[in-house]
Amino acid sequence: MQSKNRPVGQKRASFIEEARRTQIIESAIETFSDLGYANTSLARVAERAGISKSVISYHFAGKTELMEQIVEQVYLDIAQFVLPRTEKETTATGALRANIRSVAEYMRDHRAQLLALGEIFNNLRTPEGERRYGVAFNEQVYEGREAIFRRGQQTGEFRAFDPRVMSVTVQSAIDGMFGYWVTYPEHDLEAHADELADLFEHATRAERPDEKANR
Amino acid sequence: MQSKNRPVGQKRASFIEEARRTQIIESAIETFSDLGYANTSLARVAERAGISKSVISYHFAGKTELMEQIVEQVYLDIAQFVLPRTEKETTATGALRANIRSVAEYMRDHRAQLLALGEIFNNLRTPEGERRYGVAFNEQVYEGREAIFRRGQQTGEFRAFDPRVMSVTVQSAIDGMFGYWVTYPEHDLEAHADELADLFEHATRAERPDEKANR
Amino acid sequence: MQSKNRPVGQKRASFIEEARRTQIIESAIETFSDLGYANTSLARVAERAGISKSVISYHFAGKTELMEQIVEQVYLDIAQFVLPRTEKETTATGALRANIRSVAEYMRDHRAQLLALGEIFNNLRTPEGERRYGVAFNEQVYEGREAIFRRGQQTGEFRAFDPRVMSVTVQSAIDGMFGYWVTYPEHDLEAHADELADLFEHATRAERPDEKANR
Amino acid sequence: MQSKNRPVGQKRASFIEEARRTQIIESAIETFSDLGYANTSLARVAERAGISKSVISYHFAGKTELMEQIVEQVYLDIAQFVLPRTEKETTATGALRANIRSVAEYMRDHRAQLLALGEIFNNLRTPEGERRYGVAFNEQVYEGREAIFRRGQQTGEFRAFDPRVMSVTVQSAIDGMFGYWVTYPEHDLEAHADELADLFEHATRAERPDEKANR
DNA sequence: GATGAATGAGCGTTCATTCAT
DNA sequence: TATGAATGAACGCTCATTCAT
Repeated sequence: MQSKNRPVGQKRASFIEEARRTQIIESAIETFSDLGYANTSLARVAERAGISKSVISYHFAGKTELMEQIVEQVYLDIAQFVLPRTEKETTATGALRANIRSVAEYMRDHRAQLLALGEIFNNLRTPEGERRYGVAFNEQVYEGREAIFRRGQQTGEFRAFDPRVMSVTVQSAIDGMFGYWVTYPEHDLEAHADELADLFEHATRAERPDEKANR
Repeated sequence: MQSKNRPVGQKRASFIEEARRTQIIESAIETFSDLGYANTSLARVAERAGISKSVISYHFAGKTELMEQIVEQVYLDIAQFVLPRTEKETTATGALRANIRSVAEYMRDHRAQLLALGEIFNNLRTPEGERRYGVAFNEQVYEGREAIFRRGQQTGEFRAFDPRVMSVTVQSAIDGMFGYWVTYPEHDLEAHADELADLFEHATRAERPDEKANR
Repeated sequence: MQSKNRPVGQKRASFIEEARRTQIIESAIETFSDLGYANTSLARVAERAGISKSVISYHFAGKTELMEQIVEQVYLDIAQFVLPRTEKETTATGALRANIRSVAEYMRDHRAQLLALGEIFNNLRTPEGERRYGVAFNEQVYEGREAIFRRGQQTGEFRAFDPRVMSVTVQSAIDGMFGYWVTYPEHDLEAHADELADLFEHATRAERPDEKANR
Repeated sequence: MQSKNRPVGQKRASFIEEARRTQIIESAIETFSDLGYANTSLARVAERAGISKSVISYHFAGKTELMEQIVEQVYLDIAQFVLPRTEKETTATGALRANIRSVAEYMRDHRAQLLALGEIFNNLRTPEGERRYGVAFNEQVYEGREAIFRRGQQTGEFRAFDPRVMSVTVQSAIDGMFGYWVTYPEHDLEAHADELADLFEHATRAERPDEKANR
């Protein structure tokens, strides 16, 4: 098994090894996406990849490692897409809007990856029975978005609100947008994202003094 | 087998029959909630109920019917709790706030039920592989909430926005609140619900004329 | 699974349950005896019993429990046969001779049982890798025989020797007799047992005073 | 593959070839000794040797040949150690004592080898299901020891007894000593060997005329 | 000489379901 | 009304071996 404990100083995984792992991961993503977590077996993944199922065992320590690799890979991929687009914005409002829109843009071309991620996210558990991933795994994402909110509150761009609740809500709204689009593929993802951006712009922006006074 | 297509004229399910079904459903809810979808087998449910597992097969046509009964029952229960609290509000804003708060209140005392519902919702598939429930199953809920939004928009209470997106987002925000609270049980659910109500109040309310003009 | 955690007060295992367990154990004994430890799979045992292999899983918690049951059952059976025949002897020499001869007699009619016992004894390991049974499991047998030797030494019937070494050696000699007979089935088991009895009689009996003096 | 049927005139196995085979055999011995027959796979042996598992397949025709090589090598090693020490004795009693003691001495420094030997001895089977080694494989050892006994009986040093039974019993006693020491490593191996020598000296020596008469 | 890659066979186990009682 | 007994299918995984490089 090349995937772990590779001796120090040894050449990195061979080309063929990397290609197989990639191929298997892609087949697994499709399988999770199409059949769902409970119906995804190594046999089905192998079938889709056109290989013997023991090939999977050869390249991955087990089903768990395969799933963890999927999560890791998809997560990195999303971050690489979304972060630059978010960070180049100067205003907090702009950053939030860019964040939502770029995630939506990513979704459009990575439906299967995000579906697979969700299946694993929602279902994979440790041997002890606790969720392997879970809301807690989003902590990093929450904190990143919280930073935007705090910044906006300090600059006076945003009203007073609980940044954590807002952050959790934005994430939920994005997840909900994805789920809705998956169910209704003809749904206009871009328009939905814009609506969400408007929604959170209104939800976060500073209130006019006289408004505040009237509350 | 007795659960469906009961011949016309036959007495309704006996007391003992109903008691057994209830007991099994409750054990199943606990099991789904504790162990997750993939680790919930009829054997485990039976073990928790302290009965033989073929008793389950006797009272339910199969695992699928058991899960469908859970969904139906929990759904009804939520609706019975939430709808009256929502409908007694007169303003759209009030209705939305009451909606969010009452769901949160329900959550607090029905953690296991909602967890089990989520497990089944996210994972149960038809024999053909499509999701048995899914976003589409929420259609009723969406429409109910959309009605509130449209009313608010007609009365001028709300600004112009896409009622469907807003409805999906409210639902997502509520689901996200639940997931967050499940992960962090010490999290203040009531405060979160109030924050959400504020959030959507800001997100929906009509803009002042001069604001609109400035955009 | 009836085999464990039977609720208190519940009727003991049903007749059919006991019959199945017995049948499976017997098939397993034959399989271990014929094919050896490494070639004995639940599939092979089931095949020999003419049942589906999942029946074994139904009646036993696992392969390990099946093997432990074999050991327990065969052990009890031997003890029930040998102990009475040994204990009715009055002299230590007589007890030793009766012990050896009765074991040999038992062997003759329980070849497969003892072979299976040996396979499991020599190979079964705990999940941590240590032998499940081993020499230490013979402790009881050793102690029983040591008691005979000590008694003989106190009465002056036996010479001075290390009772533990003698006990271990008697057991080894019996095991060796069995192994030899298994390999050469025409070998005269009874004569071998008598030779062993003579051997240990000479090896244990008290030396005459002048012999001792001359050493 | 190189190990057998090397074409005539070809140089003997290269140094590196021999070194690899030796390394693999040693790792295999450790693995059999530590993990037991059933848990010893080529993968585990390779892991311990720090080599790829197909290296084993390259140097040995298969797992079976590897095991046979272990048996052959350990057997030769024991014989080289024990035989000279036994043969230099002039009396039959002395030879027996030397035999037992030298085996015990060998054990002390070759625990793993003897354990591995035992694992293979007890478990390796032909494709037809018969034991590959077994009591019959000891024939040579038995005959060697029988020669000692017959000699002693001819010189009048030993009493009348069945030399084959005595030979089998001596071997069993030695095996038993090893097994006991493996379980209780603090057990005094040398003292045990001396006790055994005494035991068999008493068991074999000629009886005094009056003793015989009294029986 | 050496090995990474692949494979089919078989393993023990869990599963939802059926059926006779 | 209840359940013990049974089962075939499928599961994730390990195995010794083969083969191209």
